[in-house]
Amino acid sequence: MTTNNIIEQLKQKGLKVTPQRVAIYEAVIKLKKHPTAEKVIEYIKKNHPNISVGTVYKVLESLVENQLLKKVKNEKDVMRYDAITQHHHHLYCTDSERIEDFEDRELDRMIQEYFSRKKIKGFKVKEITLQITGEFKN
Amino acid sequence: MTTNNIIEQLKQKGLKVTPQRVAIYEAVIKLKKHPTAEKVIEYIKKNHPNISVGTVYKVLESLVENQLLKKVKNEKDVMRYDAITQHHHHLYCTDSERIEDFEDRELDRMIQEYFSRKKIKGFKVKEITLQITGEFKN
DNA sequence: TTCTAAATAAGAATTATTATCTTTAAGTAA
DNA sequence: TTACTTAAAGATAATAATTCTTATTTAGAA
Repeated sequence: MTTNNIIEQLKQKGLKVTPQRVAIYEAVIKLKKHPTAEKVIEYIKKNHPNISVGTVYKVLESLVENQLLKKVKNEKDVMRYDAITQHHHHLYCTDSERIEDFEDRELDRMIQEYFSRKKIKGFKVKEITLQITGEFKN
Repeated sequence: MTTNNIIEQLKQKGLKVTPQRVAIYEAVIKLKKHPTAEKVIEYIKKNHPNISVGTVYKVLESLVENQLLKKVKNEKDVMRYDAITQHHHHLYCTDSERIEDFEDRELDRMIQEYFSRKKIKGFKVKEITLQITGEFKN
């Protein structure tokens, strides 16, 4: 995603385009691997040495609210952020903090088909994400 | 689950049977709805007014290590705990902090079958849990 | 160019959780 | 039953992540 693209997206959401917002959004996209707020701060400080920690948290939060980012979390660590692209699942490593994306349209179709056939009583499903835990082989 | 049952389980895991451990384990089971450490403390204080916060955290942690409890977390709140029964998924409410269990053996079988057929490259799957987000219809 | 609301910076405050250190008590064996 | 050993509990300090507050700055509209 280009910087112009990022600016365009912020505008579309009615967010003021500030250098901080652009940098933070760009950082999450560039860093991939679901960075924590801390990783984002570390990365951004290179070009924006004076950026405030609170700003990073606030901007991340507002990008999530505006559906430009998503939060990801497993049971053992702090909040992480993920750029919204296509719907995907997450592979969590049992032995480390590693998290990877996993996309599988066929799987999605199968699950979607399953739940359109078999409703959950008293619950309206909006989204299903698989938390796949296991081990990365080397 | 009876108190004797709880005591038996602690013994089986080689954990000393203390009133605090029994109370904490019992609380998570009784409270259902995936209580936070705070909820557990609140509940336990009724019968154990002098229990220490650190103890609750420590005991919860050791019950998780000994696979008597599981941690559950979604993207918007603090750690929650869940008694281990059968394998199950979670229904997360988009509008509140509510989390419910969801069991479906047929679904599990279907997913298991899918992944035994279609491997994930470089990853050995151990467990798959669905994070189903949506709305509870009162 | 000026104006105004919204955003940022700085740092204090809060919250959840963990660590430390002393005291207590569970389980074992005499 | 009693005494012993060691793990567990209690109290509280420390830490880490995140949120809040207030003054200052700036993006975008007029």
